[in-house]
Amino acid sequence: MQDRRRKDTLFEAIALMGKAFASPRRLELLDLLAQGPRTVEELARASEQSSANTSQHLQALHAAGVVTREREGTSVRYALAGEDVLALWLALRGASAARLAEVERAARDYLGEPVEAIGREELRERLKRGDVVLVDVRPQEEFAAGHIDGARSIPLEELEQRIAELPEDRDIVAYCRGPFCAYAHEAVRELQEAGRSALRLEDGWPEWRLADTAHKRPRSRRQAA
Amino acid sequence: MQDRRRKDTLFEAIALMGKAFASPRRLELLDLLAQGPRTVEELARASEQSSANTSQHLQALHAAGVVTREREGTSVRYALAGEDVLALWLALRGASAARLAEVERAARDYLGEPVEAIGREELRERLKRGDVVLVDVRPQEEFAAGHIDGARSIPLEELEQRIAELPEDRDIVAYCRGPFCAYAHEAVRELQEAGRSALRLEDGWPEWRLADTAHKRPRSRRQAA
DNA sequence: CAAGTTATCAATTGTTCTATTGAATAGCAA
DNA sequence: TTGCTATTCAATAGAACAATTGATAACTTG
Repeated sequence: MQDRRRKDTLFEAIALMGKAFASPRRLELLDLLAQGPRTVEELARASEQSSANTSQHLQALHAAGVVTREREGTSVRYALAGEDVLALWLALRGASAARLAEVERAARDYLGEPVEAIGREELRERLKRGDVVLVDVRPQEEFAAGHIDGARSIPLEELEQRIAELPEDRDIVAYCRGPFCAYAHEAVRELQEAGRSALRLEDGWPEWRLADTAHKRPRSRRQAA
Repeated sequence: MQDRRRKDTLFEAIALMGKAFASPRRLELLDLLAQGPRTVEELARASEQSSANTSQHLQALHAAGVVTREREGTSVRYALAGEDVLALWLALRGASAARLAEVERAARDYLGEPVEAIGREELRERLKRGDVVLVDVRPQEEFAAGHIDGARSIPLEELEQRIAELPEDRDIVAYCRGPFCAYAHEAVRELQEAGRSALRLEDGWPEWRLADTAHKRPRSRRQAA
């Protein structure tokens, strides 16, 4: 049957992209790229693997169409290929967290005791009411590259010394790179230890940005072609 | 470093689900399940592979948390585990179609010459105006299991004989299982050959249903936990 | 031009995944 | 019980993949 072979080819082609999401190392690279463009070396350092290895995985991701690359002087800067890819990665991460006990266990193991969290919508409302102070606890460069409107930057490392900068009469909401990033968890614990009322944003900066742009042009649902 | 090992475990856990999407056969099964629950045998027949093979892939999908199974008399009925999984599959399919030339080529090869299509929103408006007649060209059972409000069922096989049932003064929109399903394409060609003004819905039933339920409760974006 | 980065290539080894086959199990019907 | 059917298990061989290492290419800077 001719049709069968053609259908097979079609699914094989889709699986090319699926395979990109089948390796833990590549997922970690994607997660890093969800924060913004990065060079090979930055990615290698952040994921604690050889740059040869990093480069190979990045090439696999490139072949699968999920990242773009761009020469920049002596280095090469990789980035997610588009918002649809970001949405895809977030959907995978979300579904796996919702359906796989392994993910929940591993997340708890890595992040420690769960801390209280609030969702995007609730934060948006409370920000409008001026009800909370929002703190971005990522490294400064990442804040500079983009952050939630109305947030102030206090990198986790400096939090202990700068805790006095924060008002005592309002709830403090900390956020970082995403639900599986340890910074906000750590920040909330530190703040609570210092007697402040603190909680973390459920998501991080990439999720916020995606929801924001999706909100601004609700026409284009990010689905099938 | 302790943290490194924990982070690795976390990404390994997420990759468990990623691997589910790395095999063409499994993707085909997912695509079939996107239409609705099916038994092993039905799936084996539809995907033209041995039921032993089908069963093994289904078990892999089950282990990855993307499908549920349920004993039903002498057979076992599998289904997608939830709307988030459906959304994930559609996102992958969409992104791969948008970014991989291979997919586009394979799709064109399988579906033949592209036929004119309209999007969900436009169809919704034209349906409201009573401007078009909407035809579901899937097999009758699938129509019975669920269809777009206002559609009439004319399985592709019967279309040629029943073409007179369709009004001549309005555009005819055909839809089927999705953008990569050949039925609607074929139907439009047949209708045009008969002198009618016909086009196809860009997506199919699963996409419509998902958009519908997402529309009804826009609060719950289907993302990360 | 020479030295020093940064990224990629190539070859290797060990592991994991896939499809196939034939046998085994579980439920149903006579 | 004895078939009968639908599904799953188990074992295999072959293919694809991952991490490692050392070498290479491209580009920058002195």
